[in-house]
Amino acid sequence: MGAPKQKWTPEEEAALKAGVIKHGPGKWRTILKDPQFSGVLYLRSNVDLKDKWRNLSVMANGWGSREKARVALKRIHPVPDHGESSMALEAVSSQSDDDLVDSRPHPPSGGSSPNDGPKRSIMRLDNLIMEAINHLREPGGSNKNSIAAYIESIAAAFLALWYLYLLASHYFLPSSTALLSPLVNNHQDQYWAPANFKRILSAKLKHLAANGRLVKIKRKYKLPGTSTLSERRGPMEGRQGISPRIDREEMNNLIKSQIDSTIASISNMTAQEAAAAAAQAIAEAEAAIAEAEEAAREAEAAEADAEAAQAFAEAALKTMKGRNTPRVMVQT
DNA sequence: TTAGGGTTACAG
DNA sequence: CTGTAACCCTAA
Repeated sequence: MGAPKQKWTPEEEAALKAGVIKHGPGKWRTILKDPQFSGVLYLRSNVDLKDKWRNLSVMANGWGSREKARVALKRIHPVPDHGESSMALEAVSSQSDDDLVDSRPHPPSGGSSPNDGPKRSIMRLDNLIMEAINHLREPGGSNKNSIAAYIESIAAAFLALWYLYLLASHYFLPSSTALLSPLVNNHQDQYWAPANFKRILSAKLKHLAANGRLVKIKRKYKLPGTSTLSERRGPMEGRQGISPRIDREEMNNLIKSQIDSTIASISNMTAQEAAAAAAQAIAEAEAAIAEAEEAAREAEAAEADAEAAQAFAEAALKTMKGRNTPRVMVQT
């Protein structure tokens, strides 16, 4: 009777990963106490979790160190390295014919994107603004705060979704989770700090009004062809119905539950399923990021970051248009 | 409690 | 025998 090594089951591993995703690496005790995971990990100690995580990380390091680091660092750090869209999922592509992969054709950064020229970047926030005004449909137009609230809601949602994408991709790169989650958080805070955003928005609105793309009446903005608007609708409709004003807290809860349920579903995916989902997610995030980077490159210093975030939101918007509800099945 | 170095069990 | 995964020890 020595000490029978107790090998980690896939379930335990999944729970650990999910726990790290939810609480962050290093919060071993917290993960262990979380009722969501305690059922699976009840016979592991916090030290066990730590060690296992270390093993996983080591494994990930040896696995695809080159493409891993790139995905992780690419954003935020506009390194003068723009490899074309080299994605890190070869290991997966062999068998990703499941229902999980959307059938939507999707040009990540391949040839079909005509690279609409510099003008493109100046359009991004504009489009969001148009979208906002159009969606709000307030008689007499919408004021800046309404527009800001709408855009911020959308942006927060998409940032969250982007985050989810990262989670999915991390599933295979545990060691980069520690690196990324703070990045994403900082990203969010930094770019979407209300003050900064309001400033940008004001400038844009002013510019649009001057251009005649918007009509300013009193303190409200409306679209020129106000009477016959096309039947466009907000992207998030049908699943939550984002109200024009949604307070921070509510939004956070929404995001949080979204994350929770997504974690739950991810936890129960098989490797192949998760891989397929991750591949898709990465491709989409890649597309969004690529656009954001392109924008950032041409934007100027002060506005660059905010512009990039705007670009991201817009790109994400576009990307997500085709896919309504993010497939998220809740289960315990 | 955690991070990190070290040790033991086990598979190939 | 060698590498890896689980487990142990200890400073902070």
